[in-house]
Amino acid sequence: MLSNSCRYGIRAIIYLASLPQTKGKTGIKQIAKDLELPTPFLAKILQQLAKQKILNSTKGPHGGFSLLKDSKNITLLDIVKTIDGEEIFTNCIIHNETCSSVDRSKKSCPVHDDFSRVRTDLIKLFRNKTIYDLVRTAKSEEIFI
Amino acid sequence: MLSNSCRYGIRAIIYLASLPQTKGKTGIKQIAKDLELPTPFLAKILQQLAKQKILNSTKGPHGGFSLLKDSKNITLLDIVKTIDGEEIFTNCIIHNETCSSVDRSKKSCPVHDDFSRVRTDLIKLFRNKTIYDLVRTAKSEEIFI
DNA sequence: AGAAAAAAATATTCTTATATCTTTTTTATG
DNA sequence: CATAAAAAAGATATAAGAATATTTTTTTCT
Ligand code: FES
Ligand code: FES
Repeated sequence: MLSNSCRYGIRAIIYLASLPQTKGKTGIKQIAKDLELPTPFLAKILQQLAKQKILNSTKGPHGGFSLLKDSKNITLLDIVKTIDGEEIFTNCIIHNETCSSVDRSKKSCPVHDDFSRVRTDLIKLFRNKTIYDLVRTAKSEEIFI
Repeated sequence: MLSNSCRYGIRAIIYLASLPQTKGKTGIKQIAKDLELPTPFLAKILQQLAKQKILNSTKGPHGGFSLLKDSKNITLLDIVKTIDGEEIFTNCIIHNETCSSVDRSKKSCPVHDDFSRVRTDLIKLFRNKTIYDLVRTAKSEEIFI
């Protein structure tokens, strides 16, 4: 459903947001090690997120990554859009094209009506869920980032 | 969300089910042409479905494919399982692993509670939707297979 | 039996996602 | 200023999915 890149990015952001406020930058090696992700691959992903002004990155000694935006203002949708794009939310479930609810000039497919309902719920979830929410959840329960 | 293979398979089955009862076998070239899909690639997919006893295939002159099961007894889930497997229904949304609701020994991820609800609806849709339903929908409206 | 039609099986190519490696740029610090 | 630390950028490798091409087997029809 989501690409590896996207899932890694989401986890890295949750990880960064869950660190104590006092902590400044965190190096890519540290992040990759704690989340058990391939270091150079994760670096590429964080670079994309930095370009989108979601993360802050600084080079040089003591450099690393930190959140640029307030975790209350980062939604799952923001991250997915940055990394995978929004095709998963706009494409038809059985055709290689835009769903008729996005492009009104298109005919619907036979699964459209039922699927749109589920997809709407999915979009709501991604749009409304902030990183802040997720960190709070993770801290309140026995949760695995 | 679904692979090309899987979507092609679903469309081919809807197509076969929508043909008049009187029609016997339909050749792969005909199917691929009408659905505008790559012929040899579609052949591979239909072979898989034939192995799963969803389709019937016969070689030789006038050979081709037809439904083996009654369209009321083929669900979307049957096709997805055959072609993509059920990982999309059992994997965690942000980890490369089984979701905690499938493997109870695992900890949940922070998105789990909300995501499971949506996923449950999705599974219900795939499990309950038969090819017969889809063909009926397609015939009642201006629909694109 | 022999020829032709059609799917099955096999092998090969193409593309993209995933992952790694190397070099360059930036920056803090002695 | 020189050095080292760290990310950025670019190039390369690997694997999987997607697609095509080729050969083999099966079946029908003459
Ligand atoms: S047209 Fe197929 S899901 Fe909307
Ligand atoms: S554990 Fe992540 S979705 Fe269930």
